[in-house]
Amino acid sequence: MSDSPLDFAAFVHVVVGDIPAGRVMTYGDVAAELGSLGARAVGRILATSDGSGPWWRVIGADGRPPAGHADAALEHYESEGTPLRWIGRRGEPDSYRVDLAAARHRFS
DNA sequence: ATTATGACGGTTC
DNA sequence: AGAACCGCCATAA
Repeated sequence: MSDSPLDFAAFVHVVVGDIPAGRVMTYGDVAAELGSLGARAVGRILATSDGSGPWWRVIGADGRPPAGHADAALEHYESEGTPLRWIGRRGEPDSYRVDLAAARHRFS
């Protein structure tokens, strides 16, 4: 299952699982934690993942939820009280964004 | 080894 | 503001 020191996929899941409820991180941020710039790679891993982890806490750098999953993600955000910023009517596609300025999580 | 792909990111037009 | 373009990186074929 692995031939690297630390599986990229496994590492991604670890970092994602480390994000507190009500907070989020961008794909780029997660990649940065892995010491890489492969934001796309991170997204790819989550996409192929079984969806068991808190995938909704990883969003785009512009505050958009995972492509094609805005609906499912929204339920989690409201459940966790994640700061949202509405840009349109509720129920419409791409009607909200996560308030990155307030919800972005950072490790130290 | 080479090519294509994707829950991305940033710049440029 | 929206669309196009290029760069980055880990997989899959």
